[in-house]
Amino acid sequence: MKVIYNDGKTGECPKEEELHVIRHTAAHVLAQAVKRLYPHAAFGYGPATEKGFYYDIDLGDTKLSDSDLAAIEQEMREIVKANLPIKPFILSRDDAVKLMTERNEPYKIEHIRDLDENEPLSFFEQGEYIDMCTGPHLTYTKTLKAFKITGLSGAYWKNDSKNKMLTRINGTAFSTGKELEDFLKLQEEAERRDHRKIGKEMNLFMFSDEGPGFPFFLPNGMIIKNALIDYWHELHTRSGYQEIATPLIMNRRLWETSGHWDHYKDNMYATRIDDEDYCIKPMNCPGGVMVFANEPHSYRELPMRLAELGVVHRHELKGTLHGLFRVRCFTQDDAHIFMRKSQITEEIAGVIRLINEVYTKFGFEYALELSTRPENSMGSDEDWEAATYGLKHALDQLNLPYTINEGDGAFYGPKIDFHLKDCLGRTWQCGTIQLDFQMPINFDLSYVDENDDRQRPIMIHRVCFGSIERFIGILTEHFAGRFPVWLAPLQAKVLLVSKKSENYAQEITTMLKDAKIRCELDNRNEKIGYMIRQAQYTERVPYMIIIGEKELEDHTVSIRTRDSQTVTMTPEEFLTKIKYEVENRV
RNA sequence: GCCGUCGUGGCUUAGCGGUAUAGCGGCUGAUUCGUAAUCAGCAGGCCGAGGGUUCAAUUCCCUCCGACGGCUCCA
Repeated sequence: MKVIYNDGKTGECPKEEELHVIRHTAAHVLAQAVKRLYPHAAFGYGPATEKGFYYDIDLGDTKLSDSDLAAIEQEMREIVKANLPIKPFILSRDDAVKLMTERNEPYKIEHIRDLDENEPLSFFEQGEYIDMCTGPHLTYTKTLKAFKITGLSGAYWKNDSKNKMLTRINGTAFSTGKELEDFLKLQEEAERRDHRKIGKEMNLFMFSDEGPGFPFFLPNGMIIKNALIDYWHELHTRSGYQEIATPLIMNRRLWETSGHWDHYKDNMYATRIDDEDYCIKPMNCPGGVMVFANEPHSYRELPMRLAELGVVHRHELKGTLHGLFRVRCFTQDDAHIFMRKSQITEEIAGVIRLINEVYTKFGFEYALELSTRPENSMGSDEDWEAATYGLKHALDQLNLPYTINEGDGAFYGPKIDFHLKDCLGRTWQCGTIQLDFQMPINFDLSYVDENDDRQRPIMIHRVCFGSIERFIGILTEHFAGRFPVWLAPLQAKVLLVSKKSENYAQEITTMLKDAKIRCELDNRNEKIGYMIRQAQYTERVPYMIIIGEKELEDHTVSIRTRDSQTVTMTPEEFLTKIKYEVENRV
């Protein structure tokens, strides 16, 4: 693909950069179209992104709505059709400011002032439109073949909520129409898998206006949640964790000691009891710390791994709530590990292995991210350095690749985040491991070492699922509601062809129920196709057991799976198969 | 919290200044019918809440609540 660079030279663009160039050019064409339709528009940033491109625009008092987008897209097509050449030029800083002043582009001027004095200021023009940009770009507008405006939203100038909100127009672009279509199909597939929709269809959970962001688990959802928790208990017992439960509400004093009152107050719910301030816990760590501090400890007890399925409440901004993905109340599969300095690497490695095992179970791939000290944090530089080194060292020892996210750690320590990837290639932050030197200091924790000296333990905070609610949301979308047998709310459904074989169907149902298989009998006077429709596509039952006269005669069962395959076997064979799958969580 | 859109029976939805459609689901009856919808009947809605304009508001205006798409933030 031929592109033009800001020095005026044209050349072949590396394959992996093509999409970026196309989308960047699309952003310019979008801006040009907007400027034609709204001459008073002033432009902020208009970059290419992972999914497409956008342009942030100040439209003054003009309010755009979705219905305006068609006209903008149409104008973009005109610009493409006109096949304008795209030409770069370079200006000195002063001339650049002058040009942008003439063209009423205050945001561009601010942008210029943000740039390094020595940075060359390049511009690209196509027809009457000029934009400051490093390029490269397509050579002619006609080479922009496949694009689409996808939406409209507000966005803060420079992504800072203190700044003015601009209008963001989103779009996407590809090198071919086929790729654009595939992308849109994938979007549709994501919509079909939306856990809010599937959750409603399968009766997994609900929300009420009386508690926005506070999920209700329905009986079916509770089965999934409990199945996950059973699995979690097994893993943690095996891995040397002890389980605790700590109070949901504790005195404000505790939160002042932990640092939450100073660093996390805005997200905390508070209440008054007997004329004193209490807080509803947004995190479980202070509870875990108090359990540790309950009695003196010897170095022989370390590492001490205290696990807690803790229900936390956080006052998230209402605009951020999103199904089970972003709620105000959730269950963390938390654990706090108290240990000696020398145990850091091994403990972190152990946690990583555990989390890896969980994600592998569900077929998720994941990426690791190391987040360092944020601005609003507590503790000494030395401790932060030591903690950050501890995490890095563990990752390096295990030879795991990771990226660094500067300044994104928790207020008490740096963290390793697990970003898992679902079957549609989307990533979700779930597991996290945080190394904390602060909390033990704040609560003056200690243990006695082999020389009878008091030593300060170090803490790990960690979760595997992250939030069980969010994890269930992710599983729902990943499996499109077709949960593996061990998680499925209903594991088998007996579908009766006609009343003639009802006794046999009842017999099969009872056999499965006695074996603790979640099973129901559908003996309604309906056609078999009708019952399959509901069982397979709404309830998403892993196994439909069709019982008619044929099965009664042969003493068999016809097993239909969710991919519409049917096999016949004896009831005993089926029981063995399904029991194996449930017990081994396949 | 901010920008935009939206809010009609369990779900999906039609409609519009004169108190409201239809399908699915539910119930009842008939049908006993082998792998994605058998037929008929019935029930079910203070059209998100409050206020305003009007002879009259589900429909127009305002406020609030909630949802959705983004932004900021995050498990």
